[in-house]
Amino acid sequence: MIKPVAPDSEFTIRELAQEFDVTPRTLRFYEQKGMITPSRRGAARIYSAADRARIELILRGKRVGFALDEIKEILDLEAIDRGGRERLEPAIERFTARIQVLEQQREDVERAIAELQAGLAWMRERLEDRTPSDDVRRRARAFEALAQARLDPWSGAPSAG
Amino acid sequence: MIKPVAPDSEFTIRELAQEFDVTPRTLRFYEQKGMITPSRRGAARIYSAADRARIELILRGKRVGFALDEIKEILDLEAIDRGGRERLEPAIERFTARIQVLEQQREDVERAIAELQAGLAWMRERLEDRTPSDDVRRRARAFEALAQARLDPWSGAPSAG
DNA sequence: TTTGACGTTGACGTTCGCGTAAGTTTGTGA
DNA sequence: TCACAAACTTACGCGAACGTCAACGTCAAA
Repeated sequence: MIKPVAPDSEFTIRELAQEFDVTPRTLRFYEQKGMITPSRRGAARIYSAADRARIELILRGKRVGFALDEIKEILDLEAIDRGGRERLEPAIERFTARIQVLEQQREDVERAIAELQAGLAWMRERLEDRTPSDDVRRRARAFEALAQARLDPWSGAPSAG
Repeated sequence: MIKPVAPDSEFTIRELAQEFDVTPRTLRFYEQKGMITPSRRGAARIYSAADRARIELILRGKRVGFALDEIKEILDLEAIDRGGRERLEPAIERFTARIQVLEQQREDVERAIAELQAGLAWMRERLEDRTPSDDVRRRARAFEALAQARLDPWSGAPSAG
């Protein structure tokens, strides 16, 4: 799944920053946190294909809501592995827990997509200056419920009557 | 999709805080940002079923990485709607863009799940003190590549040779 | 009436993920 | 050799999303 580049490729900080749409500062920051360890040519950083793969994973992790420290833990898998069996078990538990969080999140993402699409349909119908169709209304019911939370206090429905 | 509670239900700040596993401070903060407007009994906040639904959406939005201001925009859909056609079109574009981000994210989440599961399988085999099977190795290839990024600098592979 | 749980409003503190100078060093072409 | 861009280190700053007091009000039970 990692983009195919020659395994002996080398990259400058600027190249990778541009490719992944981050600033050089960001990559130095990740290095400072111990998440990547590019080699040096003099003082200048040289990134390998493996460094590049790590950066990909870091950014992917970020997009799904992991904190950098959590991503670091994932990246340090083999460090855990080499650290003896006592560290393996708690790590396994944390990984398992994270997977559950991610599965919850997958559901959240799909709901969010559905909700935004419902809102979108609603807005598009408004744009065409017609009152929303029954079909759109049905799919946008969540939004209507939410809208009421905003409208009711002003339109006066105090004691549930 | 919103949890079924009687539409005339009322909640205290602590009830909802407990239910959603946030602190009361958090709910007051959302209110201060104009995302929820619970009514008052004296000075105390009373949350309606609709308020509760909004809180659900806020937290769901957070879990998928939306900033509070973005969530507020979603919650203010009908405000946008009532604000005239000029505000509708840019809003539609932002919504569309967000949906694309979410779809990207759905892919990221599934990759992350797969990677964590691969890592998990790897660790479990280590636990049983056998060398990972070929099958696990195949699925964990991404991890191996990442591991090399850490190991190579120490094991000495300086000029790509 | 006092206790104690629960609630309120400020206001300042904290963590995360970088941004942004400021000043220095390094490498490359004219 | 000079100039200039690009990279480097150091360090302070910032916005988001709350946490954490402090100081006070309120209401039911003892």
